[in-house]
Amino acid sequence: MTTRQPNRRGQGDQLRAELVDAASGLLEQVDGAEALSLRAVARAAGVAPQSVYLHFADKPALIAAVCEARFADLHTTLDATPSATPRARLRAMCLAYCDYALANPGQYRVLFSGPIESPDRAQHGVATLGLLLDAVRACDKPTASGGARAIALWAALHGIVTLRRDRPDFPWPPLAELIDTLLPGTIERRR
Amino acid sequence: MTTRQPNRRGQGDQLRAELVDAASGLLEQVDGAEALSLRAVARAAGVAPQSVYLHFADKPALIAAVCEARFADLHTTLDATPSATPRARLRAMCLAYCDYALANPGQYRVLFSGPIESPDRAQHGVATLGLLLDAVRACDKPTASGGARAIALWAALHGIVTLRRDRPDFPWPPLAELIDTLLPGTIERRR
DNA sequence: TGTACATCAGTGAACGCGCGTTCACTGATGTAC
DNA sequence: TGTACATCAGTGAACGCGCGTTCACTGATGTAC
Repeated sequence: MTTRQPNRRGQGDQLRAELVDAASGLLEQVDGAEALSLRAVARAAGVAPQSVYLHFADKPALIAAVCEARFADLHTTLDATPSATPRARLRAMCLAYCDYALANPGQYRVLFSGPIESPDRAQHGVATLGLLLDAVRACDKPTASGGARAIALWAALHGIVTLRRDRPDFPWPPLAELIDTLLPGTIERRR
Repeated sequence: MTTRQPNRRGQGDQLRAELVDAASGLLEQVDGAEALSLRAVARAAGVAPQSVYLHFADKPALIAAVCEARFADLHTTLDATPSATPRARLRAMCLAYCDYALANPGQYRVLFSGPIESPDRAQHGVATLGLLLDAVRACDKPTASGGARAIALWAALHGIVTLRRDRPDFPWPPLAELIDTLLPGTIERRR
């Protein structure tokens, strides 16, 4: 579509990054990775469909690369959350998680809703959850393990952002109110 | 595929129900309504592709009919929840909601994850949420409104069932543990 | 300095596929007279 | 009681489309000698 000069010799890998970017962008205009076509990605990058195969074995491999890049983003964002107190950090992390997901709904979908194409991707998901788990643990007495509570929190955040994404016409209360309703159960032992 | 006799005169509507059933079944083998093909539904019903058009204007109309039927199921299931005490009823309703979603993951997806094809469908969703809202209110002091808390609960349940569906290899704690972690915040005023 | 050659980044053209949808048709069944 | 006809439930065949993927090719750029 766009006219495009071939990269200089040795700079061939640049197209790889451009394809990952193009795919990430298109994921915001389409319902899930299955609905994203490799040909559309090539068009968006200004390149012939076959050129995708210079850098990716097939369509799942391209999607996997997108996931890797986007997981890295999310991880960095969560890790950068400020930390006045453990509870403030946990709450800020929840908000950051939701903000990321709501700002990049199509990309978030491919991270946590689509089928898993590679073991790497499962790994990334677990690592991201690890950040949340540590933040929950930091609020507990040293003996508490917090595993199930962190998972419950993760699932709750996931539900909030996916429902908001998929049912935008619903009269949603403010994000912080939802989080503050659900958060307390996850940082104290249940009565 | 299946050999099939034409319905008797006057019984033409039977095919409509068979198509809705076939589509519902196929939704369990496919990733979302967009990935379900009208031709596959016709094949499963043992009928030519064009026969679908005897009962539905197009593919979205078929999906809308599936939603209507499945929303009715879910509503009935939730409404039939036993009610020893308000809190017991709320908890049982949460479990019933999750059980339904986990038993029929593909159909649940089309109710709450896909794009909305008809205003009817939004209506159904709101009605189902109404059951949950009433159950939350029944646990409160008479003055409390409970709207945002019921929505938070709904979102949390949604997150639990969709993540479990989409990441089945993750080491999930028992469903009841997740629910019991998140439920308390929704039935008491926050500290 | 000149030139033959290897390599790199990418394209032209085509493949077979399943899809949603449309048009014209069929054959059995009930109904009017 | 017989028969012409309307209606009903469905099909045969085809349309144009975008898709993932493959094969053979091109033209510019750097390198060896």
